Amino acid sequence: MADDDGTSARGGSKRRSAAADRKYHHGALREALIAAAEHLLAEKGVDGFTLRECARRAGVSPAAPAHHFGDAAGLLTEVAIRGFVALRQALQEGNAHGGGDPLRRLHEQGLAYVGFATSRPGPFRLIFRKDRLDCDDPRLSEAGRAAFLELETAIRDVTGKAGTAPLDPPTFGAVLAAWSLVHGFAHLAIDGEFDRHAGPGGRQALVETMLPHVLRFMPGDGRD
Amino acid sequence: MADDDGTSARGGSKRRSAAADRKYHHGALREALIAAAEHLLAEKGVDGFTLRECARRAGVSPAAPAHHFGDAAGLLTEVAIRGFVALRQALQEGNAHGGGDPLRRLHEQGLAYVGFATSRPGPFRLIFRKDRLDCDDPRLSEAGRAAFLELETAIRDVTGKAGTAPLDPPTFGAVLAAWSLVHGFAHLAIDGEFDRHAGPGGRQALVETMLPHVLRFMPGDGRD
DNA sequence: GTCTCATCTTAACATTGTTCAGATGGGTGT
DNA sequence: ACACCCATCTGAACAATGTTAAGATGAGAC
Repeated sequence: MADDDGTSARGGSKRRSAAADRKYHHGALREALIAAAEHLLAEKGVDGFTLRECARRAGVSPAAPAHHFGDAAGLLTEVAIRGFVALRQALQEGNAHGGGDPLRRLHEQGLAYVGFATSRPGPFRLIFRKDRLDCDDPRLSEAGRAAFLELETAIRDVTGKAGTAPLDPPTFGAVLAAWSLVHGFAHLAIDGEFDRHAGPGGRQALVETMLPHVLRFMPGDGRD
Repeated sequence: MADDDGTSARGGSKRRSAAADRKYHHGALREALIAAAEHLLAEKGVDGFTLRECARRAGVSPAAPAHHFGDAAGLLTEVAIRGFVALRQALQEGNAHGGGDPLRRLHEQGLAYVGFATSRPGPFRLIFRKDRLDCDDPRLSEAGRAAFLELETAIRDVTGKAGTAPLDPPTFGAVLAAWSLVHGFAHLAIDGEFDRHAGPGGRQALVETMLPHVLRFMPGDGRD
């Protein structure tokens, strides 16, 4: 927003590279850094992420991010919050896609969870890398809680335990089991642990083929 | 082993710190570095691991490890191989503890998997961090395959599909589901994702309480 | 006893995150 | 219109890391 870049008072119209025409006061550096971080994350993953590279892409000095985010964890926390929001949205869309049947909704949420992880492994990995995040940020905790609640209410609907009352251990066990199942599958998939057994279609094909067979073991799907 | 440190030919008996009385030719540097790496991994985790700190603890220069392992990935790969061996051993012990009932054996393997992850998060995390390992090392692949086979045969026993013939998709799905369930639970546990819901007993207590409820959703446990 | 060569060190380089003193200029108050 | 303030950004510096190259060392073979 407020990107009045077209008619810069000074500097003329010589070069337009990101690092070339600095305006000293960037104007929207905070958003630019977040965008750069998201792209970098998508390209190189969490461990390939670098604060300096981020600053480079935004066309500012290595010290600039500190004024907006404190340190690298601060910037990554912002990206993680957006990751949680996107994950929650994906779960909600899966929910909506499930129609009126609670069991089908839970199933669709599982598909959405794994789909998010495989299509956006960068943010997915990031939100679980507490060592790179500022866990004291209440906005992060809240975003995570909100995403988790989608799954919990889905299980509540399946087991007929709606509301906000504390869940009994067996039902809470079902929540954790559902989460564990899709979380484990997602992680194993993006970590390449299935590549050993992949056929000609590669990892993606194997994941898509096997995921339905795996989701058969979701809580509520035949037992409770 | 073979630590003939007591009677050094030169240097007398002044200082005994690891870095103090170098002998230029360490004698067992390879093993010493692996040991240091394992300790460091247990203390700081994969991301806290540092090759230089390893060399420091072994009492050698930062460049010394390169002669034995090439680079950091080489050393970590050695540690990861031992991690796979230890994991497989844990699974086998769980298997043995399960007695003659295939279903109980699978259940015990699940307990062993999560137990390994929570009691030794360092190696557990490492073996899935392909970005830090030398994945071209055939010994690593083989060690991983061997560990995976423990789970596969456990499922084969449960479903009555013993042998080495390729598994049909539904049964292979059961293998992946079992793996995903314990893998996801283990990761969520050591990542602290359950801490939000932990009671006065802390994370460990919650894990121990909920794990049985989660393992109820293991393949074969009521459905197939 | 001499020589060879694996083993280890010293020194250096590029890269990273982070801090600090200062430069800059957009916006506010007058 | 003008001057000032302060959030914003730069430049330089520091400590730490992985890795490489050239040289020192000494254990074991001849």
